[in-house]
Amino acid sequence: MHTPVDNARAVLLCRYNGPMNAPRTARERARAELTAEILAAARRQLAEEGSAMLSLRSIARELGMASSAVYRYFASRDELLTALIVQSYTEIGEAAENADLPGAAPQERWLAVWRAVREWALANRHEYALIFGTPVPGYIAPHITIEVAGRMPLTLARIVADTRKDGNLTPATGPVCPPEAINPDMTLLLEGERFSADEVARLVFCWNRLVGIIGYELHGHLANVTADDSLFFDHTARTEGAYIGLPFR
Amino acid sequence: MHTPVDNARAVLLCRYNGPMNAPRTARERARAELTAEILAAARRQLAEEGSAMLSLRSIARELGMASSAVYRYFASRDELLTALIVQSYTEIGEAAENADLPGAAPQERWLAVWRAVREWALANRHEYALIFGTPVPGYIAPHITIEVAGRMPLTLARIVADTRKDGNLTPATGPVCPPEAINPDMTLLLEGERFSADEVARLVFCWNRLVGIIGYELHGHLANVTADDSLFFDHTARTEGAYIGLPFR
DNA sequence: CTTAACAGAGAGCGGTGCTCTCTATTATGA
DNA sequence: TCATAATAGAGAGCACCGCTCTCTGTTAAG
Repeated sequence: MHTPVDNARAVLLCRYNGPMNAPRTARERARAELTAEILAAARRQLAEEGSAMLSLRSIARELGMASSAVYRYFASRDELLTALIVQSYTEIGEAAENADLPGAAPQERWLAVWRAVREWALANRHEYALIFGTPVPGYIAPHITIEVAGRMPLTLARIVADTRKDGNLTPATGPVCPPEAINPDMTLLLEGERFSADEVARLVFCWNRLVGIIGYELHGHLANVTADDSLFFDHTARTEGAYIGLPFR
Repeated sequence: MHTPVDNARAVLLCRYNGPMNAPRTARERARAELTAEILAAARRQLAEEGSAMLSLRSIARELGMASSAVYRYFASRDELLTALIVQSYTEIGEAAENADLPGAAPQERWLAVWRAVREWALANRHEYALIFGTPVPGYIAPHITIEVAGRMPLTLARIVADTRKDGNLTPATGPVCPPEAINPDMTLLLEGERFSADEVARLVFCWNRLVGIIGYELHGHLANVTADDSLFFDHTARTEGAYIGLPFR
């Protein structure tokens, strides 16, 4: 028996983790298609109007079906939002991963990933707000979102790990994070790569800066401060790269 | 003739900029009181349930009046939110200013202000989300919000300016911001104090970090990373303080 | 071929922001 | 003092929203 939850999950996994066992009956095929159509309409509404303006009823109208019928596919608005969140996390993660060129110099890799994330954010500002904005009160992020949320941060961590492996990581400057502040489990972010508490803290700062400075730009907090947002963003990337020990400058 | 806008503004100014010309007629007094009561009820609902759950109708119910009557005082839900935004910006600005002790050592001042902002945020998380979270699509921040939004950032800038005036500012390390990236108007943040483009950029980074790292903590992004949030926050404050040139360590 | 699962439609519930009209009250100026 | 104008509140109503329930027709499975 299919529940809406299962189906949404199936569509997502199918779209992002390769095809599952293909639907065999006509009904299953129609179900998968309609689920995808609903998700596509939702994504369009999200992109154009933002998550606050996204309603199941207008999606139903757009697809020419009764609003109650949509609930056969997504059990609630929250579940539809979850699907969009997973989709967005996956896309931004892929953007980061695809921008990374493991053979290149660490500075180039770092800058390329930062720029790719910003590009995605500028092209998908409502999606960006959905995943990095204020969480809706009462909304609990399902486990599946936590899994996909890590791809972008881990791409940055990988660059640092590779640089250190090549012996090109500059010794840390500035205050060192007290080890008690960091959860020891976090020192194993990547397989076979151990990070010190201070390195974890520095990585957190980098993620925080990347997310935060893009948020500042998107929300207009930089409007009267910067004269050239791209230039300022590159400077931000370089600053954080230097901070974590990449051979910038 | 009073419009709801004028009255909301009057209440705000009265509450935060000292009493205006006192209401003279009984009607004017009743109006000012009811406006304040509505605002108080709204603040309570905001604090308890978050901005998404705030509705004019439930406020009207709570105060025992018809929902349409509330519109005599606030022309729309957005306007009520604006009043709450102004209130929150003012409170966080006052928290920052009151924590600052202009006579003390710059490191102590810096840390005290950072901690005060965090304390306010932890005690008023929905208010914090309202002013630093994702802006509502379509919502245009009125000019009055922009005025009060600057108090907290300027408190930090003042510490830096004072430190430099005393000759205790450490020379900058790390990449220098290209001047073309920064709006020249921003080099005059405080009266009589000029900042270089690089200093403005560093200040922006500090504001961005303060807002961002508290957001990370409030939204649970640090949950599995940090073991001691207060300790980690202090480390954050010190790191940014050292970055901008305060004599930390 | 029977039976169970499923998909869709439609009505309905309680909620929202907001508008409009109507009435009662208050303030003001001749 | 009194007519007039401004104001406050109530209530009905509009168009939405998320979500549930029931009913009907269709598809798949045993």
